[in-house]
Amino acid sequence: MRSLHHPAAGAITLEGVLHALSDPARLQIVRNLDESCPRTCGEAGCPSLPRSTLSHHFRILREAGLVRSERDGVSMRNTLRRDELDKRFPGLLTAVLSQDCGSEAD
Amino acid sequence: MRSLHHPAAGAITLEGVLHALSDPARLQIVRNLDESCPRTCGEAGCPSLPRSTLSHHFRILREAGLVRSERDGVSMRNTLRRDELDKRFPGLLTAVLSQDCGSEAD
DNA sequence: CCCATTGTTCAAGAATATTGAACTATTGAA
DNA sequence: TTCAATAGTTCAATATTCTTGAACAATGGG
Repeated sequence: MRSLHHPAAGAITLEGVLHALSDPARLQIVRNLDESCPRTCGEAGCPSLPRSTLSHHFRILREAGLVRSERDGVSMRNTLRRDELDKRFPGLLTAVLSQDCGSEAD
Repeated sequence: MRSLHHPAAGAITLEGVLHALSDPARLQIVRNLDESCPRTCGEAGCPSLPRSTLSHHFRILREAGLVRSERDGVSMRNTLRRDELDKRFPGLLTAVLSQDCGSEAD
């Protein structure tokens, strides 16, 4: 396995972050990581998704700079790059994650 | 031309908004609409894009609930649905649009 | 009515997403 | 060390979405 790619904080793009967060599964993963990191991919909170799909989603999150993945024995330890993201895009992650993602109301 | 579809404020989804904003051209369009609405598609601020591509991007923005498009003579008047979005997702649009979208720094 | 202007729709190729199957890395046991 | 189990990744095939030239539709002026 070649080492997984993590962009430097300064190389994280707004479009990349928004795209990473624009998928329901990935948004769920980020929400879960935000309240109880670190997690393995299996504990991501998407039990119905195949492993290959989950791996794909984690790659998007990783390459967008949202998540850092480190090997921990047989599994991976995934953590939200909260501090770096807050510094790069102040208030963005908080604004997104604080939204009520449930059903619409009005 | 069948009438263009605009979702009700309550039907706007977070994923849809984030996806709409995750494209550089669309983010640019929204930034421009935010500081000087209304605009025609031609005045969107993406002079290098073909008309069909622009039309596609405006459709994404429209169906995500970000933009309202109304015919005004021979052209369209596009406006940001600021108030509705701020009510549906408080602080979200401000957080996204206030980010420095230029080159990275650290 | 004819035509210029502004967008939309269509269609074909390009790019990205989904997922089963095969493969890799690590750990523990025999 | 060798074998097996576990956790993810990579590959390959299909499906969905994106891009854009060309054709079409709607409006307004002469």
